[in-house]
Amino acid sequence: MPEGPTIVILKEEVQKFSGKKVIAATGNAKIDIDRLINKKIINFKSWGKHFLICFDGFTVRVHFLLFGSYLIDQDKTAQIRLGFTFPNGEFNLYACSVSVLEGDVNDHYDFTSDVMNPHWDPKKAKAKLKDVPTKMACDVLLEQDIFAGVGNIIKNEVLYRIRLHPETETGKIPDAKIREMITEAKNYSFDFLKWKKKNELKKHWLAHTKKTCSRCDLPIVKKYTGVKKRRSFYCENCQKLYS
DNA sequence: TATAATGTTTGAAC
DNA sequence: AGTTCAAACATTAT
Repeated sequence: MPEGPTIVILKEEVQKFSGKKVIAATGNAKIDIDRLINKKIINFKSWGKHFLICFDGFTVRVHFLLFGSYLIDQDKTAQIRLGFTFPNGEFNLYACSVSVLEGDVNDHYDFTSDVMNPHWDPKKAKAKLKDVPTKMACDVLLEQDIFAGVGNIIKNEVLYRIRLHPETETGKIPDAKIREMITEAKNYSFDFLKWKKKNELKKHWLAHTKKTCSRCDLPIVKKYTGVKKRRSFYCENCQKLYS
């Protein structure tokens, strides 16, 4: 379900509930659901893969993990984790992680580390990468403190685009290539957003789940790499391992 | 049908 | 004390 761009799409889809009062709220989320009733939603925000439902004085944080889903003006035969009824429709969340953040949401997040956010700051990302020279490229791209919103698909596509081997240690990567990594983390995320909206995300994958390299026609390697052990798809011929 | 997958947190074990 | 690891959560396409 997730990766940052998908949460941005969700945020757009629920805009009609922004400013609306919660008439009823249900679900099996382990939060005080009753406190949401009769309260107005100030707005919806996102930080990386976190979906944020902002009320006056607190925020409901939703994380979809791997299998979470949502429906607008529909329900399905699954337990509702958190469901809202508004004067103009309903919004149901399933199989997600739900928690409450007290106070101002801006005190909980640094929006400059979210690749999808207008305040995204590539310079900060560069500084953070300097601090983790022994971590592999495949791991640092998934670090939400550095690249909030980047998931495994984006990771694989970014590394393929910039021709960088997933197992390269960050400290060994030339400066220009580091800059490319940071630039493409954002660029591909916005391509992801554009293609996902058109329902043609998979069509554009060049590495993720692919069998052969579109550049050299040699096999794409599938390997669980790094400390995080997420699957990487890469071309050993085209993606350079700096050492 | 069994498996693996766009993810993260927690707590035990080393 | 730091790291490593499995477990837990729960859905769906292949």
